[in-house]
Amino acid sequence: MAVRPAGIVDAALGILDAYGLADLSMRRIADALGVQAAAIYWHFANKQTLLAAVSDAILAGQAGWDDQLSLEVWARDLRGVLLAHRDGAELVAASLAVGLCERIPDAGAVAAFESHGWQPDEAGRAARAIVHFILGHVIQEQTRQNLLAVGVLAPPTEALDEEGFELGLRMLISGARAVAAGRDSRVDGSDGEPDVSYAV
Amino acid sequence: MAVRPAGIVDAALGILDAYGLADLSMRRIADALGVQAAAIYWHFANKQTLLAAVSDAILAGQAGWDDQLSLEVWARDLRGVLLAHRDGAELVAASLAVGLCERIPDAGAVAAFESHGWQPDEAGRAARAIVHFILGHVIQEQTRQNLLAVGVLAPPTEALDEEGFELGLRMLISGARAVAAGRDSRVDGSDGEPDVSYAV
DNA sequence: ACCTGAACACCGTTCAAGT
DNA sequence: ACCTGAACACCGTTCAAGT
Repeated sequence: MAVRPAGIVDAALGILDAYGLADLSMRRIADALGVQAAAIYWHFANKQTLLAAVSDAILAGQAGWDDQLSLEVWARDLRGVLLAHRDGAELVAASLAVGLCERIPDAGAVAAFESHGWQPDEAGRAARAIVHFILGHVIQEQTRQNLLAVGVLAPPTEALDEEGFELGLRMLISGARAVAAGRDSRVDGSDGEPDVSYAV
Repeated sequence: MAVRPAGIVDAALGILDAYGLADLSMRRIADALGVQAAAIYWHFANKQTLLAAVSDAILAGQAGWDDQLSLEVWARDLRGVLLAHRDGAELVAASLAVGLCERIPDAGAVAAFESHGWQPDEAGRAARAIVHFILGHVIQEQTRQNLLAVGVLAPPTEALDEEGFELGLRMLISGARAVAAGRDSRVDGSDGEPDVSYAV
């Protein structure tokens, strides 16, 4: 009968989808399992650690990295994975910030940049920039979904914003190409003038 | 003697800077004012509304938009304003998400894009992409600052990440130029092939 | 090993009643 | 008009004690 960590994570995911992050309390999770809240502390050190495990479960839906994949497909997949669970982006962002996640969503983007010749440091920074955008954008979308569900925001306002996502993505990715091109032209020993001006 | 809304916001900012967002409770704010927690509800409908007012106070430090300003200067100013108060980015992000802020930090960037000929819709989307990146990046920096202060993260890890910020900013801004260039070349009636490929 | 019962120190919010 | 006192319905977490 023993409650297992995986079962606790599943119960938490169920409550998340049904009631949202604000109602995801230790007592509610325990109730869903037919157990006392204190029992969860035998399996998880604290709520943050449990939430990190839930984040990992959400990110487990991410497609594995593949050299064939484009950065855009990878980014759209991450957005989809976050959208698949209510408040998914906010939960993952919080867990990521405190650094308790095992799965790092950046990994695929880092590999993509490195496979195009970026140094590890810069690849990490570029990947994180994209992840920040995706998390922020999806948090906005899911907040709107919640407000629509409660009725404080009324149609025809749409929660999802595909165009906004695609534009931000295009900016980041073609911007990355410009940055790389500027760096290469300098390394190649051209005129020394960067061929990319950063003023908009 | 009456406690005034501005005084409540000031007290909240003081507690935010001294103890962080997690300790910013209605009871603590009331204590700092020598008043009961319930008294605050005469001046603010609820905690969210008060936090939105605090966010507005933080964003009041933003430099006004000026045609002379570059997008980069504007973005660095926003980062500075958020960094000026403990957990400033997280607080502003939360208030912005629920849509209770009076001040919208995007405004300057929207004006910048529009002054370069962008349509209002696209200018808004591009500006929001940049704001999402800035908020996400600064939240990460301030989370690190908190972890360093508590000692769970140890030096030589640095909380601030200027390089990461500058790279992300460069990607977004030169990416915006590329997007605009691609759109113009299409409008101009060139070969119809976009001159910007989106694969990295 | 795994869970309960009960407590501790908090929360946001409401509302009658005071001044 | 503005605030208090007291309550309501919650939190996360700890820990002795049970099985």
